[in-house]
Parts: sequence; structure tokens; C-alpha cells
Amino acid sequence: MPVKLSEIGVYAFADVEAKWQAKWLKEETFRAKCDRKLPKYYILEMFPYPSGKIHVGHARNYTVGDIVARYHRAVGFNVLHPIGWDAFGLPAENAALKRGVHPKEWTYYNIRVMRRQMQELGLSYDWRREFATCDERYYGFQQKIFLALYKKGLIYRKRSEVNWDPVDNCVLANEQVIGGCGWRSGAPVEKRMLSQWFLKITAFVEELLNEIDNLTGWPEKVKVMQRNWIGRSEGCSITFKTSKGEDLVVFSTRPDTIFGATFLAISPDHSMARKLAETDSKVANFIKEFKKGSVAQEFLDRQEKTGVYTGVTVDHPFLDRKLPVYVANFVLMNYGTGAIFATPAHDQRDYDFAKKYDLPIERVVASPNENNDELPYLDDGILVNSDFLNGLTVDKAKKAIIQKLCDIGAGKRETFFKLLDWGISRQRYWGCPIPIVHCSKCGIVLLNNEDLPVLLPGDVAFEQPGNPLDRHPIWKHTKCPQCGGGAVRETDTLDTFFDSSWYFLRFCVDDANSSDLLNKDDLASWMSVDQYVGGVEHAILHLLYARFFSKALTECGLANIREPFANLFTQGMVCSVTYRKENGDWLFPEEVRRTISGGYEVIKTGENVIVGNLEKMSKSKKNVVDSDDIVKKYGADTLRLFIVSDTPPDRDFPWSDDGVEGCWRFLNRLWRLFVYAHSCGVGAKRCYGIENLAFENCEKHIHQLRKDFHRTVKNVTDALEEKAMNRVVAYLRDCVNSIYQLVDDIDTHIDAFSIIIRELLKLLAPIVPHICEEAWDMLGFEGLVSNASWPSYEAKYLEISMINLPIQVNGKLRGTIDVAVNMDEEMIFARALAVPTVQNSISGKSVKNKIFIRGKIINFVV
RNA sequence: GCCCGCGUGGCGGAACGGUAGACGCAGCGGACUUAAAAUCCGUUGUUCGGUAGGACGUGUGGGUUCGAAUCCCUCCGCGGGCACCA
Repeated sequence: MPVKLSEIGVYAFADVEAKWQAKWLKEETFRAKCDRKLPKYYILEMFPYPSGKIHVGHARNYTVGDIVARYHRAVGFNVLHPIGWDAFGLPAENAALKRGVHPKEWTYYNIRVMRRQMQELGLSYDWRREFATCDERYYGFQQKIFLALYKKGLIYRKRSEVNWDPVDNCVLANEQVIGGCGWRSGAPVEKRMLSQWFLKITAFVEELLNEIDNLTGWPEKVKVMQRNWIGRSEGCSITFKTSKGEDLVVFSTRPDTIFGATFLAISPDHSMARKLAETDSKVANFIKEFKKGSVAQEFLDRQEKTGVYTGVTVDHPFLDRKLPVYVANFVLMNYGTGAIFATPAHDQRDYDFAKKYDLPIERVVASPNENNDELPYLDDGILVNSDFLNGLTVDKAKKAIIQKLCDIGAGKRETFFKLLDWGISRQRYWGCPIPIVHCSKCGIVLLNNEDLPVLLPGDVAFEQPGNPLDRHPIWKHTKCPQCGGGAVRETDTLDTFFDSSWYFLRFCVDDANSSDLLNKDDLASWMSVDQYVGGVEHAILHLLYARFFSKALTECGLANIREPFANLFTQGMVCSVTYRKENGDWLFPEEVRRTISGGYEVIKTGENVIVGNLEKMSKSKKNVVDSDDIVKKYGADTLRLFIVSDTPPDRDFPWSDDGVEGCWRFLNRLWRLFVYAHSCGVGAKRCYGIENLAFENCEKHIHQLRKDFHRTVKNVTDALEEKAMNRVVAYLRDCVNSIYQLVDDIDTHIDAFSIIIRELLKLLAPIVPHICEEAWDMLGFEGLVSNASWPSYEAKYLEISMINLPIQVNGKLRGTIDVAVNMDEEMIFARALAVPTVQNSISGKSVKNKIFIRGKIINFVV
């Protein structure tokens, strides 16, 4: 007997979701197949750092990927959808310091918690491939990679100035320095000279830059950021002779302005500056001040140009002019040659400096606009006061001057990049040990492959700040593999970005027991990643490093990959409201309540609360929503649905509790439909194959439903291909609405409803898989909806025979007529003209032109 | 400063150059209920009008077009990235 729609109870998600999650795990439903004949699809979300909790920002990332994975399975791909843990890193050590837990214990505990949370989200991962970068097998193999890169000359050791965090006692990457302070400690970063290991990312700089053009599946935004980061500039180097008889090499992208050069400037870090400082106290003082100043942020903000004259001059290569050499704070040592020639008339910085120190300014490029005599002049123009360059355009002058400099042996064409080699040493315990020993006799010695892995010692003490490996009583003392004498291990560990630069390759390898984590056959069958999903915050770092690694490993013969990620999707951030006290303290949402007057107050104290903007969820702002809380209250399907509803996945997502409620209601609406249909006899027994979706001999309204359904299949499929999940949800809701319109007739159309609901479940399953499995099972369909194939639509059902045709007069809508699409043109015009509102707006005027686009519009021009 | 991206109802957002506002959230009205919740039905850009039907409307100003949210130019605003890169 059919139940009453209104009497169907609330959907009991908790048991349902647990049941299907267990089944998927047990049956390994989402295990990638080893069949290489099947078309493959590798979908990957950026793996998380095991911080301890999955928040809704994570959930968004993984849900988007999961929908893509489930959809591709349904359309027939052999899908690889793995997950793992970016598990080394400082937070584990800080937790150890704070709570006395071992970093390893803390990390693996967090992984267990987060794995459970992920499984409770119904994410369709191949869990057999899961690993953490702190697993011995992984980092042990990584040490082999280190050796291979070293042997290829892609790793080197260099003494250089690095960012040093005096509180955390370790080196920071440039990107971890925010506003001159450590991102974690907040302490002003110091500069320190240290011997560090570097990866020679610059060896592939041209390739990394040029191949960006081929990354057609990447967002333009990310490509632009990478191009800027690499920062290629073409120009030439010029060698000047100093009054002391030395060579001073400068780099310029504007060699055409050489005749306007009035001084030279070198970086305080330039070797010549250091040398001069030994004898010149003014230079020495300036360098000292510079070092001090470079730490303070306000100094950078002011961007005030300062310098000191060295007493040294150089000869201008073409003029009888001596150019003074300054040490100047605005010249960077790590770009170009650390020295420039300055043409104040055509460079803002040179101009500022010249004004301050009263140096000559000589114009050599004339503006095409004769009235423009403003300086500095930075645009294109015609060369003047420049001897043999006079009359040339900037472009031509550049070529001419470079040629001339080459001819006289004073310069050469050169290209410089902003990209610098990647410092990978970290003075931390919780990272991958570097497989190197320092031998007093042999110097730096690589370990042999047989000596690997170098395992992290478990018995470390964290009471003191600094690197516990360095203080460990025995760990670092070892034998030199070359001479057998006493040696000391490298106690620095690798930057965790090293770990995450090849994890996507390790996922490809199927055999858990293989010692080769970069098995070539496996790599060949799965790489490249067909779809990578992650936050835009990795636009440069991780994504550039991973690209570099692919090339470097290929160079070493360990892989054969040009570009690792064929398509990249960057999802937006999840944002939520913030609450603060008037003194600026952040408040948790549960600490505040609405007042009668419509404002907010602190529940405990009644203090006034300032409601802030939607901001990116962060612990410090106390506006993070924990995925567990939502899953417990509404279930995973509701969270999954909500997180992809409404907002396109590449935009920032405004979290709202009301929105969650709305999705929960929709899920119940679905549930009632399935239960009701089931009680009416809808189900597998009334389906006779896909061809029945045609059901030719049916009543008109069911005819319409069929058309709506085919339209839905097309719309949903197209939107999924574009990753417009918000539109997918809209089309599905629309479809459910039109089914509800006919639900009273369900008894007389059991067959039609059976087929439509079966196909609808397939469309819904990628987004809300649990409820779909349950309904699929309840209605008696075979197997799992997760294994069902994607519905197809027929073009003939998308055709429209009747249309509500809009009629415009002078481009303004004046009415519509219902006509057959193929109706005779003259007939349509006649019908259109007969519409009273159309007549009114023509009202006696003569029709000058008639536009008719069949199936679209009529426009009368009067 | 430079380089991107974006401006559509109260809100999230739809819209191959062709009926702007699909779908949802919030709101309003109604049915059911002793009542509430849930559910179902209707309604909701602004404005004039009793209705019919108008006027206005996609940040601003212009242009192209029979027709512009959509294409081109100007300006304004917001967001992001880079930032002494020679």
C-alpha cells in the first residue's frame, strides 16, 4: 500500500551513511584497477597536513575532487583517486614542546582522526594507496632520490645568507617570512650566514617558463603568477673598468640608455663593497646600517633610497665621462650581477637617488609627445644625445648598443631570472634526514644506497629549543662510508616541500611491497594527473616545485614525465562571519547571541559584539567550522551538497547555517520521493532496460517529464564537465521539482517513474552518494549506484516543437506568442503583429525592418 | 606603482549577442495543525497603476548592433598576486 507523502518520517542519515561507507571499504569499491587497457583518469586533491581536524575548507576541496572522481567512474574511466598525508613539519614539534607528545605519535594520531573524518564524508578514495610522508618507506626512498639528484649535479651545498627565526631556531623559506617576521613565531627574522643544501631549480628555468604556455588546463591566474615568479628579463651585461683597475660587471635591460648613465650603484652585499668596507669606514658603516635596517619593515615601506660614495669611479665606455660608484641600498645582490649603471632620466629609482645626492640627470630618450618633458621618462621614444644611437627607437637602440658592446668586448647579451635556487635545509627534527655525512678527512660524503634509509631516532628530547638531532648523544656519530673513519651525520632535515614534490608519483605505484616507489610501468600507466584540485595558495611554491621535480627526476632517469598536472582546478576559500569584542578579541559564534535590538552581545558578559565581514576560516579568528559537527547533525550528504551548492567552486564560498538547513530539507525531499515511489511499486521490477526511457505511448504530461529528464541529463553532464557544481545542483533540484509536479499520477505511470528515478539516482550519486545507495538498494536495483554507468540522453528529446517566442519592437520586449518552431515565417509575423501590446507600440508607425531568428526572437524596427 | 580577476535583487548566484534574475537562501501570504515545527501551494528587482498595461533596471559614461549583463573604449569601486627584479 502506498504511504502518504506527508507521513514519511525524517531521513535517518546516520545509520545509512555508516552502512554504505562500511560496504564501500569492505568491497574496495573505489580501488583503481590494474587493467592498462581501460582509459585511465587520475584525479588528485592536494594532500593535507595532518593538523588534527578536517574543517569545511578541506571538505570543499575533497568533495569537488570526489564528485569529479565518481562522475568519471560512471562514464567508464579506470579512476585513480588516492589520498595521503603531508606529515612532516614543524607543528608536530611544537605540539611535542607544548604537550610532551612525540611528534610521530601526534602525527599518526591526527592521521587516524582525519582518516575517519574523511571516510565519514563518503570520499571515494583508493585507501590501499594511502601513505604518509613520514612513513619510513617514503622518506627512505626520498633519500635515494636525494642521492640521485646530487649525483646529477642538481643538489649542491652553499654558504649563504638565510632567514633565521630566532624564536623557532630554524631557517625559514622566503615565503615563510611575512612582513619581515616569522610566520609562526612573529619574531623579526634575522639574516644569518649558513651552509645550506640547495636544489638547482634554476637549471630548468627556461623549461619551467616556456612550458607554462602548454599548460592549457591550468587557470590563467596561476600561470601568470608562475611567469612573474620566474621573472625572466632580457638585456645585457656591461663590464666597466674601475679607477682601481678592476672589472665591474653590471646588468641592464635598458642598455640603450647608456649615454644617460651618470653613476653606478652596487649592492651592499656586493663583493666589491665588502672589500671596500675593509678600508673605508664610511662604506663599512653604511653596510652595517643597511644590515640593521633590512630587518625592520618600515624601512622597506619607506623605500627611501640611500647610499654612500665609494671613492671609486669607472670610465664610460663611449664618453669621456667618469662615473662615480655608489653603494646603494636599493640594489639587490640576488638579482642580475648586484650592480647597475644608473640613468636617472629614465628610471624612477635612479632618479630618486640622483635627486637625493645631487647627481646629474641627462635625458637620452625623447617622448613622441613633444610637450612631455617630464622626468623620469619611462616609456618608449626616440634616442637623443646618444651619439650613434640618435634617432633610433628604444627597441632598435637596444639591439644596436648590444652589438656595439659585443664588438668592443665590453658587454654581452644576457638573460636573468628572478627565480633562485631552492634552499632545502631545515634545522628541524620532524623531517626527512639528509643522507650525507661530514667526514673530517673526506669532507662531504654521500651515503651509499645500501646505507639507506637513515631513520629518525625515536628517543629525542624537546625541552630545549633548537634541533634535537644536533643534540642527540649518539645518532649523529657514524662512520664515513669512504674512509671508515669517524664522521658526523648531517643534522638538518629536508624542507617538507621536498616531500610533497613527488607524492603524486608514489600514488601511481600499486605494489605495496615493491622497493621501487617510482616504478616506471606504473608511472607510465597513470601519469600525468588528469585533474589536480587544490587551493590557489600553492600557485607558485608547491606547483612550481612539483613541476621542477618531474623534470629533475626525468633527468636522473627515475621518471619520464614532462609536466605532472595536465589540468589544475583551484577552489576558492570557505569564508564565514567573524565576531569580535570592542577591544578586538575574537569570539566563537557560540559565545555570542542576538539581542532584541538586532545587534549581538557576548552571552556571558553582555558586552557589545562587532559582527565582521565574511573572512577566510582560521583558528585565530575563531570562525572555523568543523566538518564533524555538520556531519553529526545533518550527515555527510548534506555537507557535500551544501558545499557545492550555489557558489561556483572556484570562488570563495560564504558559509551559512541557513544554507545547510536548506540542503538538509532538499535531502529529505528526495527521501520522501524515494520512499513514496517505492511504496507505490516503483523499482527495478518495473524497469525493462534503458530503451524504456523513451516510453513512446504515454500521456502528454509524462511526455513532458521525459523531455525534462533528457534535458536534465544533458545539463548536468555539461555542467559537471565544466566543474560548475552549483549549476549541477540547480538542474537536479529543477528536475526533482518537475517530478514532484506529477507525483500524484505515479500510480498510472509506474514504469516511467521507475526508469526516471533509477536514472535520477545515478545523476545525484556523485554529490550525495549515501542516500542514493540506500534508495538504489531499497528500489531493488542491482549492485551499487557507485558502480552504475552514467545516463545518456537522446538528442531527439531535446528538440523543442513549440516555443514561446518573444516579440520585440525596437529591441524592447512587447509580447510573446506560442508557435510551432517550424511555422512559416510570414505566418509568424502575422501572428506577432496581431498581438495587442505589439500593435500599441507600433501604433501607426511604419515597420522599417523585421528581424526573425527562428526559435529565438522577432524584432520589429519602426 | 605594476600585473591579473571581478562588479547582476535583501543574499549566494543563472543567463551559445536574443523574454535578465534559472536554482536556492531569506522574506511575505495561504493550507494543514488546538498550537508550533515540519510539509505542501502561492508570491517576491524597483516603481506607477484597481486591473490591463507602462516606466526604470546587470558599477559609471560612451561605442558597435535590429538587439548588449555578454563585444570594444573611459572612468569608478572591490578582491588577489608581485613589489626597489635594474
